[in-house]
Amino acid sequence: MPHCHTLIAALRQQGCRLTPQREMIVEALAHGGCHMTAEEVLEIVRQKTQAVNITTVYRTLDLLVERGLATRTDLGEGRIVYATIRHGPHLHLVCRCCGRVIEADASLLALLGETIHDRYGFTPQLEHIALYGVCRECNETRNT
Amino acid sequence: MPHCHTLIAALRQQGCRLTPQREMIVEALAHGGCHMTAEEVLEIVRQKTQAVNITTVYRTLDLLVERGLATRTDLGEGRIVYATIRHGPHLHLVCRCCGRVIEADASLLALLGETIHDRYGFTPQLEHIALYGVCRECNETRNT
DNA sequence: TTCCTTGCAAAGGCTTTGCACACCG
DNA sequence: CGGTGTGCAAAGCCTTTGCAAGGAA
Repeated sequence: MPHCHTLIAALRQQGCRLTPQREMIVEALAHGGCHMTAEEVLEIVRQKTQAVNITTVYRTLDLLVERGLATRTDLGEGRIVYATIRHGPHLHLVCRCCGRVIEADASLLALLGETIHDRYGFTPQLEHIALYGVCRECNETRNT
Repeated sequence: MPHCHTLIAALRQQGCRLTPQREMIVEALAHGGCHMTAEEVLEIVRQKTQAVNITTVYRTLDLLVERGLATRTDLGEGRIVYATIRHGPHLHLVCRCCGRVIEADASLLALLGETIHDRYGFTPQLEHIALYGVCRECNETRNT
């Protein structure tokens, strides 16, 4: 897991203390997919030890986001997900039917971002956004 | 306020009972902008009477959404906003700095929607979506 | 030793639910 | 009158905060 070592080194460089909890949380996040909730991170860590509290998970994830090492995306409907920066920009396609999350290429948004900037003077943060809709499978099920 | 009469008529047609509370809530939503929280709807209704409860506002707004007369958009960060269907499709540009919400033309998204559909088989619901970023004013303030 | 981190419990904010009473149709 | 709608209070859910104890450096 070379990536999580990078993150841990970065934390140390920034003057943050390294604790077993932080290491495990970073490792869990680095192992996981592109969108993990705090609860999911905790579950993975709990496979190793019970000695981590959900509060610490939240605090560590926030720390990573503050330090620019992770991103936080609000998928709406109470779902807040985190990912390490290694998981580059992407677009979350969230199915309202089955809850599945598809990761799409964020470059699809580049043109949109420019247009919005030109027209409204608004600079959208398009690194990790979520769009709701219905996935292929659910669409097919519906029409059956 | 012809629009709220249409909505009220539609509710009645669908077999819903008309109460003073429902009428006032519908009227408030129709008067308001394109993104009102339940709390904001309540405030407007309260200018007329104290005899409405936030619970009823939530229930009525949910009713309108169920019946297809209003939309519900989760702007993230706990902000859920409602609008009547008369407020056609639009894009919410939410400033992370000042919280301001700019309404943009939803047609900007049409091409994106098609591309996503073709490439991922995912049908995005682009009627009322939210994008986060920084507005022109906050950008200028930052650079001063 | 210093003071950053952690865990626990409790608070917070927003939304939903249970239940008895009210009132529309 | 029957059954839907309302208000109140309380519960739920996820996240944050306060505070004392623990442990990294």
